Amino acid sequence: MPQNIVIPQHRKVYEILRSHITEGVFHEGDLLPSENELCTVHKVTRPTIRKALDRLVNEGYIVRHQGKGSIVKGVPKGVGILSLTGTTSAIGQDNLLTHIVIKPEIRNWQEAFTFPLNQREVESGCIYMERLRLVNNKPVFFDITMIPNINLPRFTSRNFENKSLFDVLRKYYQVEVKGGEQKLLSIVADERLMEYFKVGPGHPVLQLNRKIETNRPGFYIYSQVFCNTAEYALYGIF
Amino acid sequence: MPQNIVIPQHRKVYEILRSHITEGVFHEGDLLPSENELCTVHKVTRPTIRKALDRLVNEGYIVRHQGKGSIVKGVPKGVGILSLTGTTSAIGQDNLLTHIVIKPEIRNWQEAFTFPLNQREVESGCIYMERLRLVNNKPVFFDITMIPNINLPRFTSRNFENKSLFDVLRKYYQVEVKGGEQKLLSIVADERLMEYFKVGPGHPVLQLNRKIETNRPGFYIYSQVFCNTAEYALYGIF
DNA sequence: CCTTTCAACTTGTATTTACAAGTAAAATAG
DNA sequence: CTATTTTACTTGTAAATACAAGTTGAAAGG
Repeated sequence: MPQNIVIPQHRKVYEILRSHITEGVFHEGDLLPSENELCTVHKVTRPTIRKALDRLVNEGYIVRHQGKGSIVKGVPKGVGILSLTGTTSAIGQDNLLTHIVIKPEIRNWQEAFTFPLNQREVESGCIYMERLRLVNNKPVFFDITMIPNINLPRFTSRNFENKSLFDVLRKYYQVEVKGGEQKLLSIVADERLMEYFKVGPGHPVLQLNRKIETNRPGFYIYSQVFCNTAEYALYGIF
Repeated sequence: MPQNIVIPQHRKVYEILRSHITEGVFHEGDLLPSENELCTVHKVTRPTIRKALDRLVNEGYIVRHQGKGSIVKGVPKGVGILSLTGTTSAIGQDNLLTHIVIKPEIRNWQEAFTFPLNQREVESGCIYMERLRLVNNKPVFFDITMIPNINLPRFTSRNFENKSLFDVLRKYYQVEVKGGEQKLLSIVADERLMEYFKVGPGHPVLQLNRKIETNRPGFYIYSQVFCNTAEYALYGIF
């Protein structure tokens, strides 16, 4: 049963321009080719090009100025998914080290943090894992991830040491993050967090409960993140 | 010198539909009139209608389904600008009360929270205001807003008791929020926050520093929000 | 009565055409 | 040389048209 998916022209153009920005063909501040130039290059008409550019604007890759052109803004840092920043300067991913506390295992669940589950999710059970993230060898994040065990063959035997969880889901299971909701609160560290973060009693910790939507209808990823923001604040764009 | 601003048709349609959703003409799950119906009602063509609907989709007011129609999703809770949710159930805006601690006044500034300012911003000075937000008569938010004093006639004399700051900026000054960046951290309440939130020492508080982009190039709004998340967590979608 | 087919909707994609409005650099007038 | 105007670009808005593709309910068939 071949998928036989037809990808619209405006999406193709979007993907090409997007990859050109993320892969460094265009740099911050560069002027994109004009809309008419893009028309001739990609053999489509202006509304089609403009639809692709509209999406790039929405996602923060470019800005447009009437009379001037489309200016590359760079690769958006967050898009809702928070990344971290130091108080001094930006931190490359190189300094981020992941330690797996509990390897992915099948568990029963009744709810996912504060989010209610539907019957299908409860019956399927979940894949549970805990990770501790170190920035410059200091523990900053502790996160718990719960994924409904639905149509994810051999998931628990995969290696997550270096790969991002979302990269694995996208590459091997065609699961893509489309959006989600999150609740943020400030708490004081309990004993477990005091141990993980190596902090004393009364230390404030940021807690995130997230329900992440995917392109699979009804398939959500749940995650709970604790963050020691004493040195590194959570950073996000929107 | 009359401003003589021409508002595009697609924007007018967007504003109308948006207000109809926010003001309860359409409810969650309702089907919007079809694109062709909207064409005849607003006397424009389909591309114009579609542009308005595109924006509503992007902002999360509606979802569209090919063959079915446009379905109202409701008023987006977050869109980057976090709103709050109770631990028990959703809270209507009715229960939100705003108390103005410091009315908008002109001040000098050198930096905006952790964000650096450019020379033009420093020279212009800022409009400074402090507000305390109460949910069910309990203080939950304390926020400081700093806006560069550039081309905002009569701003300090406006009444913000009931209106949202951003509504005023959009309606009277054509300033629209386009995005921004934020830093989140968890702190313990200082004396001022202990007093405002009526909490004891060592109480954890969520702190947000935000730099908000607008459609005016180079015009940013800076805000610092403190949130007592003991009862109400910050809630956002992405 | 149930299933299949079809017709009448819906939104999605794409082209063509036209003009408005902002920008910047070249051409022109002083 | 300088200030102004013009010109040639850029993106922004809008219409008219066409067909593709998904959904739904009514009509036709068994």
